[in-house]
Amino acid sequence: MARGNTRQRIQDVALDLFAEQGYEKTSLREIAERLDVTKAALYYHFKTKEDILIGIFEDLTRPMDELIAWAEEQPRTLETRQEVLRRYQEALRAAAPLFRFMQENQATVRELSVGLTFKERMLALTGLIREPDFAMVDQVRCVSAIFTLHAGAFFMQNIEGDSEEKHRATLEVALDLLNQAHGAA
Amino acid sequence: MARGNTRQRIQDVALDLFAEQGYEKTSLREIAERLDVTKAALYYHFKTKEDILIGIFEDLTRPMDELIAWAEEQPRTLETRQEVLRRYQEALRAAAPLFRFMQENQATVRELSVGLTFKERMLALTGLIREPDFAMVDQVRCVSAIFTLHAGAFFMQNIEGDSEEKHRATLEVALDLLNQAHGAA
Amino acid sequence: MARGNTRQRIQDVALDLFAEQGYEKTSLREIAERLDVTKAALYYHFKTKEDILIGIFEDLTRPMDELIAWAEEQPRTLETRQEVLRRYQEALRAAAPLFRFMQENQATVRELSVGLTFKERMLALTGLIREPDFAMVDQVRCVSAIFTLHAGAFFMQNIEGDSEEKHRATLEVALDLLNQAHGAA
Amino acid sequence: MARGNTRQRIQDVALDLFAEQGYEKTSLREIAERLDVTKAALYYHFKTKEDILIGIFEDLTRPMDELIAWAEEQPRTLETRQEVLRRYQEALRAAAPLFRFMQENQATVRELSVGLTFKERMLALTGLIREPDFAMVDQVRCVSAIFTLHAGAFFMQNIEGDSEEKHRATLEVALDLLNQAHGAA
DNA sequence: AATGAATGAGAGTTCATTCAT
DNA sequence: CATGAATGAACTCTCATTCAT
Repeated sequence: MARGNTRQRIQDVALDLFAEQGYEKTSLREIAERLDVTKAALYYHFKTKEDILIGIFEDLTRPMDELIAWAEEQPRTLETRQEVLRRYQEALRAAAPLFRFMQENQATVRELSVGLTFKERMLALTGLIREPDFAMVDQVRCVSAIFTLHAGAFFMQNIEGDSEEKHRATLEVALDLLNQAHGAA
Repeated sequence: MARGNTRQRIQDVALDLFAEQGYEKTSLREIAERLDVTKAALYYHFKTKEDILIGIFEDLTRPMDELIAWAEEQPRTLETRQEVLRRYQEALRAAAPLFRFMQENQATVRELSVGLTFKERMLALTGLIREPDFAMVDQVRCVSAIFTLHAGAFFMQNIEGDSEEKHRATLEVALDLLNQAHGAA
Repeated sequence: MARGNTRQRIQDVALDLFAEQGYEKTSLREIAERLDVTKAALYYHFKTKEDILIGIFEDLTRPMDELIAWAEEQPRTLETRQEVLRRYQEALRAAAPLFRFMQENQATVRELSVGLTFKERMLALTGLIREPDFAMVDQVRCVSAIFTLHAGAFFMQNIEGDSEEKHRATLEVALDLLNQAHGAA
Repeated sequence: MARGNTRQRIQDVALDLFAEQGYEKTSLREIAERLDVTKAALYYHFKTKEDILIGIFEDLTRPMDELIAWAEEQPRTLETRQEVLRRYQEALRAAAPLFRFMQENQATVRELSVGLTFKERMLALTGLIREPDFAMVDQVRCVSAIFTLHAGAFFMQNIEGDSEEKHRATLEVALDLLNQAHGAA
């Protein structure tokens, strides 16, 4: 019966359901039922269904936006880029459900007025990592480094092995790709 | 007024719209209007909305399933795996809209009785590529090789450069990852 | 593959389904599927769905209508009435599925342009059996005699016992009621 | 604009229409229009169309179920049975529209998950009235007693005469049949 | 801070029916 | 004698949203 945190609880439950079933397939009725309130109560806290999602995004994409903003102010060196990968992996880890949701519901999220889309953020990120005058093969390596982190965050769950070990191995491969790209230059 | 090909036309239009807007957000009314037939006509050709999607899947995932089936009968050698990567890249290219749809609508597709899901196919594929007793870092490399092909197929479109060149570079990086994984053993 | 009897086969299958599920809940698709023809084929033989039902009725209610017509020309004696009960029981037996259908779908049949309704025929029949200047109690007995035959035809199936024996007992009770009504006068 | 009784008003209007036109032929649009609300309003009060019917049944078949329950605890004597007939006639009278609906829509009701069906209740009732080791002719008399009450309730309306008088006469004939069945033993 | 009652729009689906072939 | 393809109207049902209380 904690009070005053209903807004937060709505977002938590909503993200769970959105991630599990998708945004469109999740109805406000469902969210309300899980919270044991009425649908109308949701409208006290959020103006629309989309607003619930926007609220979630704002809380959870901030780390990623901050990372992009930070990187944009750093020198475009290998060291910076290594640090970007490290920080990005942490961001993925911290907001795993949201990232999973964003990846699995791109088609939906694309239409929403939710600021930058997943793809746009990804473009910004890869733009920071890769160097336009690298050979194409090395640009691919840079992009691949990012996707490797994603694979590590979302797909590697399905593969047996210690979670921490997979985490470290993933980062190692990503850094390796980055280093190869830079080494070739 | 071409006749006899309505079924195919429905699938084509549907895939376009599904890919563009997502499965749930695309209504049968929309599909019907674009084809200039009534909703009921769709039901002459498909039993349900889901059936339309299933029809599309059956046509387009066959290459991927055949690839998996083929690979399962080959010796688990580096050469086989290289060939898997090559063929997979071709499959991705041939059924690009569907793969894009699958990736961007995983949340939706997951609930559909559409045979193997995207994830299951991916698991099968990575299962063929990686060797369970490799070091974790090399297993990640194998998985990453597959994801690199995906990145090449879907994400690299957003990066300037000649299409064929990107295609070759993508394959090169993927093969490279595979070779590194095997070289380490 | 008998030919030329398709019309009859449609009626047979339709009556089966109508009796089992009701008229409204039985679709032409269902009828067609059971016959392994297309819906359109039904329209070669019958102008509308209602026409199928009308066709069935015409074939099967004729005995009942003939019985009423016959009785109307007979003297209004006890003997005539006994004979009416006997013949009615035979009619019920001969067209059991139709009568069952009529009883269980009165609400539907009532709206159809199917000549006299079940209720109207029943009224005609009881009008022949009862004498308006009998005491009310004896009029009830006459009506009850008819309903007893119905009970025998439709409800007594659910009670264990030899079918022929139930048949005879039913008639006996009905005749008994009739006799009591007349005896009291 | 009376409020708070919408649920009840829906059931009332629905039963009227169901009885008049049958369950299937009555659309929610019709019910809603007659109440001057939208279709969606019906769904605020009932989960499905069937639920409306179930609600009606629960309210109105309770007397019949209570009667059966009561009778099952009484000694299986003639007196009990006489009382069953008396009470059943009252139950029929109290829930006349529902009983009429049940009789005229058996085909529909049979498929609904509406607890015991009409037929099952009838079987329970006749099971209480008749004695399995009676002669068949006397078992028929017992069943006929029940059907006589039905005839009295639904069919006798069509016959001229004072309503109360018909009511009494109907009960008398039913009791008579019961007594004859027991007297013969 | 939240509810009860309702709405308007639209969804997917089914049906009887038509007609050129 | 029958089919393949299609339609128009209706259906049940769900959803996001509103608002007086």
